[in-house]
Amino acid sequence: MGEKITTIQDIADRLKITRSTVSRALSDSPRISDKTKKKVREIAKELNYVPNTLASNLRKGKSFTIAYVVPDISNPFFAKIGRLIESIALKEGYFLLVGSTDEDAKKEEALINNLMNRQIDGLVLASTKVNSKVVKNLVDRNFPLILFDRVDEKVDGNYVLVENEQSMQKATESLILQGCKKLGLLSITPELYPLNARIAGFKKALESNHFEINTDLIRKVDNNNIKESTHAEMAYLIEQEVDGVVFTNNTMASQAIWNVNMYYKDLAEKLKFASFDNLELFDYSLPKITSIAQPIEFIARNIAHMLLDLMDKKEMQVKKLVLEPNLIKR
Amino acid sequence: MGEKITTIQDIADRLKITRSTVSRALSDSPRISDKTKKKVREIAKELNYVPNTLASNLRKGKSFTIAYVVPDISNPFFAKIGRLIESIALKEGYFLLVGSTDEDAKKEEALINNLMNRQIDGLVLASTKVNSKVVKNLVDRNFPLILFDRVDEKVDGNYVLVENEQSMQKATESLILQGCKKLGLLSITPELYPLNARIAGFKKALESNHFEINTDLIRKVDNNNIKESTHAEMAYLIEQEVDGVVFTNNTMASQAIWNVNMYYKDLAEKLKFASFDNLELFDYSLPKITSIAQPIEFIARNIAHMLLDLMDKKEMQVKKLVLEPNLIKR
DNA sequence: CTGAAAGCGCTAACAA
DNA sequence: TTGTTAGCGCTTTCAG
Repeated sequence: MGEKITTIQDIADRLKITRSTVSRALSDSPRISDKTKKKVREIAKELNYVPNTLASNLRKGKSFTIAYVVPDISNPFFAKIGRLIESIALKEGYFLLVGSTDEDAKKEEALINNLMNRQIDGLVLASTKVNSKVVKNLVDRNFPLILFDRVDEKVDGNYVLVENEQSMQKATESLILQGCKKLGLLSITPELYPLNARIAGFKKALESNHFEINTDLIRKVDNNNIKESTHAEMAYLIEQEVDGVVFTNNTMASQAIWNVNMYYKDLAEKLKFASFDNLELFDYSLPKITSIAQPIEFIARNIAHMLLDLMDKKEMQVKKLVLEPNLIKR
Repeated sequence: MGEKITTIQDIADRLKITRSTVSRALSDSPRISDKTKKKVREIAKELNYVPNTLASNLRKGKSFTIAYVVPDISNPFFAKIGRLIESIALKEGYFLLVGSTDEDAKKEEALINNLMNRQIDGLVLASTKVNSKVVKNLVDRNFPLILFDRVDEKVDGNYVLVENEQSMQKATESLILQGCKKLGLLSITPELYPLNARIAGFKKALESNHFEINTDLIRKVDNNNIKESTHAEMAYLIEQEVDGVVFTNNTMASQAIWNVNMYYKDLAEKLKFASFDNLELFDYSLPKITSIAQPIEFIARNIAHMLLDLMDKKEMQVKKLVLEPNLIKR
């Protein structure tokens, strides 16, 4: 409670040397004698010295912090990627500050501004709003930024993403090949990239197989209430007697699997699903589900290394990485 | 690139006033005239002023940051809780710094020290090592700290946890009531709390039902390789012809479900499972699984509010909260 | 090898 | 209502 906090000055006083010497000794500068270093370390330990990184960072003009801003950090996809970035970054001395935007552009903007005030050194962002002003501004200022997941290929700036449209087209076609005659689709924020690209892929599959595109079967799920909304929309599609359903991400797909198992058990063998993103449970769950697996580790590693390079200023040239996801037919 | 960073001084110079006035104007101090505030804000915008929170925090002796240190931030349980704490904390102006320890006590210690250097204002910790020196030290110094999940009830300090032993006993007994005659158990780090308490509950259930305790059926899963290890141990238990398996957390349980569905499909209806933690998929997956659901939102809310109170010094008295989990029989 | 001095950008007592 | 002044704790040139 009433403990005095030890500073570098206290150590200096004790040894009758100056702050600068102590500072150098603690950072193991080659210009300091081993004897001094030893003494400094001893006294530091004795006084329970805790370096104040805030002060050091202010002086250095760097916070050794990177921010990870995504719609929802507890979504397995974002959680896994965050975890991997965290561990790579930590090895280089960077900590990860996380922020969830809840798919809310206003919140995202406020969050980013707040983080910039905190002098973050880099930002990894799955933006809710492609081409937002805040992001453009960062790109223009050449701020170390890696976009992912929610990016349009044409966007300025550095990004890592997976191909959306063709993959979804292939996944949908695989349902058609399995004999589906009437397909529905569920998506959150269908107007936003990359969800809209996935929907475009779905439509292309229908077109090239001469299915009629019934927009009534392309359903929007409320992202503030994914669970209930998915169930309502599934009920609707089932009423319309679809024999296959496509989902634009894993959240809705896993909800729908739950839904079918709980309320439409008899349809579990008949319905065919396809979804962007993969989950382990898709290997055995019913309805059978074809999925598009994003190479999570590869994405995370690339994001982390690209960002570290940018912060090191090793690379100032724009880097765009588009990965091919893996179609898992089931 | 070659842009000069605007400071509060630049704004002051422009308006021929002092830094302090600008500082006060920007923080909307009542002692400043509206006219001045307005002008300051205008110039701030014009010069693209970005406040430097690092400097302000240094001055205030507070970082407005709390750390969330857990074994693995991508584990759904920790991810969800982190997400909830993050949003509550943000409302009070605190950001969340995350760190995963990989169940490695050394890593955890280094991480915590590192975070303390960063002048975090509070820490939420699911420690790998109950009663470690670092944690004791924080408790002694009255540092705002909330322990959870990995805590022994007798530990000093503030914590939120769920009852482990009895819950696991009940879950195990429900398998026995369903007719299981030979039960096995899988656990990571079985020597550490709360896993050991869960195992104790398992054993008590056996004892009170006059089952013999065959320690060979209590298997350890390697936490560096949960997937492979779970599969190996499941193979062993199946070879021993168990008719029920108990898991000390959701990671192993979901792996085992996968395993049975992939390799022992014929056993899916016969085997009975029980697990600490609940997952939605348990509602419909096979083998049937009885689970112990932790009240995640309640846990998170309590952690967040307890920590905020501590940081506010509203509460300096030790708070211990033990929650009763919810047994879901299936 | 060590010291002196300046300052990172901001805030807050104390004055006026 | 505004200014003066000091300093948060640390690093780093420039001297010696």
